[in-house]
Amino acid sequence: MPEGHLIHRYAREQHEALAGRVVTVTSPQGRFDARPYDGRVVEGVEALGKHLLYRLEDAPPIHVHLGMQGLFLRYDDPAAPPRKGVRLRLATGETAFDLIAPARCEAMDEPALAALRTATGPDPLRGDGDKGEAVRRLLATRVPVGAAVLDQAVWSGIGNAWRAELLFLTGLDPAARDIGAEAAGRLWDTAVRYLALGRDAGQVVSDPDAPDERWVYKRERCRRCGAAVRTWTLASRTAYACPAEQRPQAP
DNA sequence: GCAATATGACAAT
DNA sequence: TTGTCCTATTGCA
Repeated sequence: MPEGHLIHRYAREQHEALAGRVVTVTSPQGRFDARPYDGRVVEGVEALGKHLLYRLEDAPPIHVHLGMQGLFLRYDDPAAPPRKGVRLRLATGETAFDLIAPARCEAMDEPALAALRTATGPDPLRGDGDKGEAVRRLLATRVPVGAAVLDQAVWSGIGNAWRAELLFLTGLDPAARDIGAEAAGRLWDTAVRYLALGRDAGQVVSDPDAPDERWVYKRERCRRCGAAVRTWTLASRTAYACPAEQRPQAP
């Protein structure tokens, strides 16, 4: 379920295991040219929204996007044979990370990387994610808030599950427009807090007392009040909302 | 065993 | 708005 919290979790885990080390880089599947990277030192692994960026010494950055189905497997025995379809393996003497089914795995030059950073909105899980800028960008859109938060140029890292749960937690209807700076700020603060919980837990957490439960996402009834959850398509994804507790904000 | 489904983002129409 | 990509997982027969 690769939304931003898992991307950051992967980045943290892989940075700890790989940074400063020489890595063996291969593409068992053969669809990535690993030669420029094999045997080099990893300088760092970074998350930017739903993107992962790998910096290796004297080589262009590697850009990975997991898309809908991508995932990593970790082996504590780097001699473990990769399963079929592994696009990229990064291995030290102690650990191997296998990338499976990514939407993107490619070398990226600096201009493209700069363009990616420009096109990516504030990330609630990055220290450089600025609240004022986040509020400004959200208010600058004229689309419903449930569409704005999925737009990675507005805020980055939010996916469909987080959209449903964060808007519930903030009491905002996904269809609401012009929610105002106060509500936008509360939504950002909620994202910062809960995505960090999700990153540390490895899953979407919208109730710290019940980390496996959701309030409205993929539920028939609101977990708080029991009302039938309303579903419709918003920004090409299924939106979920409690009709009793999430209302358009008063002007 | 097989079909349906998925937390995403594109390009093409 | 629809189609395409990528693969694992889930649920049903």
